[in-house]
Amino acid sequence: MKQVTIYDIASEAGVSVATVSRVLNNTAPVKASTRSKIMKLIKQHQFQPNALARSLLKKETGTIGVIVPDITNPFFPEVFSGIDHEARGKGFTFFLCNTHGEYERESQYLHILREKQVDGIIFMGGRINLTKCTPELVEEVAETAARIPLVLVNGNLPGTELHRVATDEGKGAAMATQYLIEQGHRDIAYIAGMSTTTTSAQKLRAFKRVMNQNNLDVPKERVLYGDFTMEAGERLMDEILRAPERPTAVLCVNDFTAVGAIKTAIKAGLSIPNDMTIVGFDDIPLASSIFPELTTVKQQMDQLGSQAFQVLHKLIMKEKVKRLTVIEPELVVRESSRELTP
Amino acid sequence: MKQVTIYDIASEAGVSVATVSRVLNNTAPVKASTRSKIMKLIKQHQFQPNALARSLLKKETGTIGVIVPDITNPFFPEVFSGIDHEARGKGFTFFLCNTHGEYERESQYLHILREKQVDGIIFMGGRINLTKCTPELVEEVAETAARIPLVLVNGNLPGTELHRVATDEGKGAAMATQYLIEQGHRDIAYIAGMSTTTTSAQKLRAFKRVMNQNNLDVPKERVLYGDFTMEAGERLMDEILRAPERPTAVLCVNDFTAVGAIKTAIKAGLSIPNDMTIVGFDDIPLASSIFPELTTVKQQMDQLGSQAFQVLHKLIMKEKVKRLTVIEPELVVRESSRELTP
DNA sequence: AGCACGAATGAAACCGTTTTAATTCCAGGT
DNA sequence: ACCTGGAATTAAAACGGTTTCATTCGTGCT
Repeated sequence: MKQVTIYDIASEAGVSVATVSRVLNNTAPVKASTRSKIMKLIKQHQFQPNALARSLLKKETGTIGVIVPDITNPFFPEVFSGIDHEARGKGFTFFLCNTHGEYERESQYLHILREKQVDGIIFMGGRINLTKCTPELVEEVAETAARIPLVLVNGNLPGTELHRVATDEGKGAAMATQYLIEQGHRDIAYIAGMSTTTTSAQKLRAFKRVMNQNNLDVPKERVLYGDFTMEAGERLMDEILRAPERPTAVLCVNDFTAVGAIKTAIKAGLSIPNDMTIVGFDDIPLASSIFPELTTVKQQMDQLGSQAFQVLHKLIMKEKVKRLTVIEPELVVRESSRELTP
Repeated sequence: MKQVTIYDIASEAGVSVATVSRVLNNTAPVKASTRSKIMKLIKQHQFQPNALARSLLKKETGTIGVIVPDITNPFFPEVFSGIDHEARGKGFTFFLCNTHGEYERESQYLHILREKQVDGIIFMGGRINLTKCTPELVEEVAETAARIPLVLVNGNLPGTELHRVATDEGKGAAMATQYLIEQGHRDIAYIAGMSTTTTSAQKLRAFKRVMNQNNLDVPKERVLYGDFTMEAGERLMDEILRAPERPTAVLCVNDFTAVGAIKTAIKAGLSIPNDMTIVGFDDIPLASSIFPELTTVKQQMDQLGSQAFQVLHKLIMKEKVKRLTVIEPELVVRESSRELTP
C-alpha cells in the first residue's frame, strides 16, 4: 500500500505541488475554488504529509529527547508529566530514553537523538549526578549541547556551562534538619545514598551544617550509607535499631529509603511516629500512600519538568535564558514525624 | 553551525557520496585505503548521517510510538520498561504519548505518529478499555492499524480484528475469589471501577461467577463502584464500614483502591489482616511497599510489555503472528490477607 | 486598446541520504 | 600488446515535501 504523496494530490487536482503545499500550510493565498477542490481530495485520500520530508527541509522536527535513568522510578514519570503538560499545545513529541544510568546507554542515546535531529534534549539523573563524572560523558554531553539545545535536570557536569534546572536539595535537607531540631530532636541519624552522588553529598553537607549551627554533634555512626533503595532503608534501619542507643529521629536521603526504614521499624515493634520520627525526601506519590503517611521534603517534580521545558523551549527559540533555574523544596509535614516531648 | 553532510566528507576525500555511503553502511566493498581516508574524515568532522534523510528513502524510521493514558500511573512505566527491555539491541527508539485518556489526544497522537512515519504503535489503556468505545476512535485506530503495525495492550476495540496482548483479568479475579473462599471467607465485598470499563466489568463478572459456583450470594450492596483511585478506595471502605454488617474480606479492582481501603480501615481502628482481609489487583510496586504488604493478583507488566513488543516486531517484519496473546495472572499472597478462623 | 499591478499558480532547486545502472580501473590470461 | 572480468567507483534518480523566483491571469485605469 503505497503512501499517498503531495504529487498524487496535485496531479489529480490538476495543479502543481506548490499549490497543494500552500493550502496545507496556508502560507500564501489560494483561490477558494481550487482550495476546496484540493481539500476534498486530501480528505478523500486521507493524505497526510510526510513529516520526515518536511523536517529534512525545514530543519526542525518538533521532537525532543528525554533521557532518564529509570522510568520505573516514580520520580521521573512525575517530571515527564510536568514536561508534557508544559509542552502541550506547542506541538512537541517526546522520545523517552531509558538508560539504567549506564554510561554506554546514555552515550548511545545522545548519538541517536542527534541523528534523529531532535530539536532539544532534556537530560536527567544517572551519570549526571555523580560528584566525579566520567570525562567521556562530560565531553559527549558538552559536545551535544554545542549543537543542540540541552538542559540538565537535577544534575551537573563539572567544568561545563550547561543550562540546568534543579531543586535546591541542600536547602531542602537544611529545612528538614531545622524542623527536626525545632521539634526537639537532638539525636538524629541520617541515611544517605552513595557518597559518590551529588544528591547525597549535598544533603549530608547541609544536614551537618545545620546540626553544627545548633551546637549538635554528628557522630560517625549516625551517618549510614545506602543506595537509595527501599531495601537499603530496611537494612540500615535494622542497623540503627541494633545500636545501643537509638536516635529519636531519622532523616533519609529519599522517600524509598524512608519507607524501607519505616517498614523495619514497624516490624521491630516500634510505633511511628511515637517511638521514632522518620522523614523522607522527594514526596513521590508513595509518600502519601503509606501508613503512616510520610513527612518529607517535596521536590516539585512537575515544576522541575515544566521549567526544564520552558528553558529548553527558549533555547530552541534562541531567546535569552539564564543558566541555572532553581526549584524551591517544600517541607511537607504528615504523620511520620512528631514533636519530641521529654 | 551548519550540519556536516555526506557531501562535505565526499568532496574532501575526493570521492563520490556513494562511496562514503558504502563505508558508512558497509554495503559494498571499498578499497582499504579510501575506506580509512574516509573514516578519518568522519571522525575528524564528527560526521553523523541525518536519520531523516535516510528514513525518508528507506521507509523505516526505527521509531515506535507508545500511547498511554497516564505515565504517572505506575502500571505504565512497568509495561514501558518491559517493552524497552525487549527492544533493547534491536535499535528502536520510542515516542511516549501521554493522553490522559482523552479521545482528542489519542486521536491527535495517532495522527502525529503516522506523520512521523513510526514503524509501529503500541496502544494501551484509555478509551481502548471501555465497554462502549466511541465509534470515531474505533475507526481511527482501525484505519491506522491498516497502515501501520499496531498492537493493543489490555484493551479491545469491538468490531475490529486488531492484534492484542492482554492479561486474563477475568481469570485473575476468579483466582482471587477462589482463594478468598478457600480461606473461609463467605461475605466478600467487591470494590469495582467504573462499570463502563472492561477491566472492571470482566473482573466483576468473574467474581460473581465464582461466588455463585460456590453457592454464595452477591447482594447488591456488596458491590461498590469507584474510579480506580486511592480516594475511591478510602471513600468506599468508609461506606463499607458504616454498614450494619461488615464483610470479612474485600476484593479490589486494583491496588490503588486496595491501598485506599486499607488506609481507612486502619484509620478506623481495624487491624489488617486480623479484622479484615483486603486483596488488590495488579501488583504495582506500591503493593509491596506499604505496611501491611498487599496480597494481590499480579499482572506481569513486564511480560505485557515485552510480549507486546515481540508481537509488534513480528508485525513489522511481516512475520505471521497470532491475534491474541494472553498473559497469565498470578496470585501473590502477602500480608493483607489471612485465613478466616471462626 | 494598452498598460500596470496584485493575486494565483507553476517550475525547479533544495534538504541529505541510499541505491541502481553505468563506468572506470586493474590484474591476469592469452 | 590486447582482451576479459571482477572490483571499485561514479553519476544520477529517488524519497516527499517547502520555498524562491518567475510566470500567468484577471481587473481597473488611462
